[in-house]
Amino acid sequence: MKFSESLKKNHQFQFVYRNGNSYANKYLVMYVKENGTEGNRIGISVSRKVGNSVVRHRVTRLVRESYRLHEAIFNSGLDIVIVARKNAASVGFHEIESALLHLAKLHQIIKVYIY
RNA sequence: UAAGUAAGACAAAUGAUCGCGGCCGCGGUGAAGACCGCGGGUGAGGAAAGUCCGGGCUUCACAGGGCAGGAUGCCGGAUAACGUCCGGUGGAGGUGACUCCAAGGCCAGUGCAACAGAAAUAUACCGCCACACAGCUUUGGCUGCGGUGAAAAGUCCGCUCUGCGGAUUUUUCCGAUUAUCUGUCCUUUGGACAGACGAUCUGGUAAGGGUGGAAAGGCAGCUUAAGAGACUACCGUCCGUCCGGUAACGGGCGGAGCCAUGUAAACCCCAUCCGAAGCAAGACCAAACAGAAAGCGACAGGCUUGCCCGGCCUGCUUUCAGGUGGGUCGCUCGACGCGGCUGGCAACAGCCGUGCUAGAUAGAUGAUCAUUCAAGACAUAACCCGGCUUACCGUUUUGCUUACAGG
Repeated sequence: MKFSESLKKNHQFQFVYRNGNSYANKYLVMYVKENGTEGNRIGISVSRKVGNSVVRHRVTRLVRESYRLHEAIFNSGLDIVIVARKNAASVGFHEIESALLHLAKLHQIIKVYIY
């Protein structure tokens, strides 16, 4: 991804959980915290409650792909943690994509194009 | 053709666009580690799963001995090894192809066996039979039953103990049944009802008996009062011997009338095998750093496989404070895949040719669109192999079996 890295360490996740703002909908939970750098850092968390290994990998990929395709319209300088909920295991790409954009809109971190 | 059985193969496909991890090449930036761009090629499974066995590899430990502990369990072979595989033996199931088996030892010892049943490792409760006795008799014989009954007395047991409850024995009473007799009724053999009278001891037996997983080999005969391996034939069991087989075992012959249930996935006995921990193993490089206090102490402490003997080492432990948690290797060429030949019934082994087929490190395979169909199940490598077990939408190949039809 051109502008983004991923969150790797557990303490980075914990920092965002404690200090960031969160919104949730049916499929996802999103935590956002400014990190004071140029780019965004994104972390995706899928617990074992969601499903077995195959299901968790698929959900992770769907979320990452959704972010990647809309990376350009996100604001910069943010740590974003996206947690998948149990319902996310049974839906396709378009539902995940719209859920991600919905949460981003609630956080007001995407550029809204007025045309 | 249908049903079945055994052994395999595949695990949606194709195209376009966007995107990701290694690798190779070229180019650029930079002192370097590296980073960026372009191109090429490559990128999960039959179970990658469960982590249940076995091995390689690594580190630690290891003179040695003993005791524990664990695993396996018909025989032979294969293998690096196995609890796996192959071939056989025995047993069970199936018409069959074929499948299944925790398949050593209860004649070492100990334990357990609910319920049912008269009786559970040994039993006479019923039944059958005999002698005697009693009753009746047509002089042939027939019958001799036993109740969650009542009362009294005795014995034993339990409890909330000067009583209550339970079990059992004896006596008396009551009742039912049966044989005989008498009376009445019904059409007869005969039956129904009412009344009268009488009514047990001893021994033999293991053939039969609603149980049970199991009842002292099975079945038939002979014998007998009734019966019984008491005796006999066949089958089974055990012992001996001969033959075949490497062996498990099989077959023949002879002998023993057969002292005795099941359970060893109960303890246990016997035989064989087993050092521990695991790639977060471990090796190297770089960076950073700071110690302090208390306690124990050579009759101590630590390491030695779980314990002991024995052996080795000399400081050790706790608390508080602080630093690093970055990179490289291990990491994929291997008991490897494919094809052929040879040996072997086979598992497998040897030789020749050929191929290189993920290597991430928070973790890469995805998304969108279109088309097709049988409409897509289970399930994501994490050091590597050999197995086992479990999950699974389906498609398909070959051999064989049974049934039907045709030739």
